[in-house]
Amino acid sequence: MYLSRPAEYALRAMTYIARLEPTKRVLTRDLAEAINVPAPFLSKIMRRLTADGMLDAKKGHHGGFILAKPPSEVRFIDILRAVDFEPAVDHCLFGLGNCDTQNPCPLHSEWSILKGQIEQWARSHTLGDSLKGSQDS
Amino acid sequence: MYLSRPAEYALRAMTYIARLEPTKRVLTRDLAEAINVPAPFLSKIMRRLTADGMLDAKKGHHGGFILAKPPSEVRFIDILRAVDFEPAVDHCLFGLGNCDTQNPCPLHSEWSILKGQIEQWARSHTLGDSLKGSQDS
DNA sequence: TGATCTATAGACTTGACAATCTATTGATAT
DNA sequence: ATATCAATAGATTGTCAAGTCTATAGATCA
Repeated sequence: MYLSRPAEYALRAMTYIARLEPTKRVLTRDLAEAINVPAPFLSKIMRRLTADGMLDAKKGHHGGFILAKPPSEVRFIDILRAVDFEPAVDHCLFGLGNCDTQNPCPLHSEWSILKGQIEQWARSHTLGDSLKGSQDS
Repeated sequence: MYLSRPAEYALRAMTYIARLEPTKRVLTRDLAEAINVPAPFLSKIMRRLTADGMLDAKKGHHGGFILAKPPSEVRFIDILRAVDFEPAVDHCLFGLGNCDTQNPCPLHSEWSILKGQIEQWARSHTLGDSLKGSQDS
């Protein structure tokens, strides 16, 4: 049971940024070092988060990234969706294309329970929750 | 958010076997076709499930696999552990080796909540639960 | 204006995990 | 006995997500 690497890195990056002074932009290269993610790979993830409206990107001198909204308004599910959450959550364990409540696979009911809990968790937690945590980087 | 392929295939295989007549052995090759998993790969997974005591394997004529326990005694967590569940559940989102309650990463608290729910789900569901499900293969 | 800085874009490469292959072992039937 | 069947073992190969590279676009500064 995992998150994909992009998903994990996205959560790490957003959490790290949320814990900075809210007016300070961060460079991909600095962020990459801080959260221990390869810079070019992180760059791709930052683009997706920017495209989905949760980061503001600025080029050139004094450029970099900054949160586009207050931490309490950025839900984990928004971050995960910006990468690859949705397809994983729709996936049928039996690989059936038509698996749903009407036409369930043998594991549909049990798997739906867990998927629902995961989605509920991702909906109800925001970057604001992570500001309380103690240890940095 | 996903299960590894071996984990997904293991759940599929065990569920399928649990729904057969309880005295009938199944061959890897037949099972592979039924649940749509490559036979040689499935074979490796079957070995692990056998090694962990949840299947009984028999070679030769009229050989094959059969559940080693009643379905209601095979928890999902046992199946997942037989493949690769545990390391994923211990994983720190920040990649810290020493992340725990005493020394938490910024996401430790939130992530622990979800990991707890996942583990609780896997502990409290068994193959018995899947016998009620309707659609086959 | 030009020099420099940093994000963007996407083609390309790499490596880990998924999947296959080639024996071998052990059980059953005739 | 021996022929055949099916699981076991693990080395080998393939594939796709992960990670890298090269070039471009847009901002700021002097």
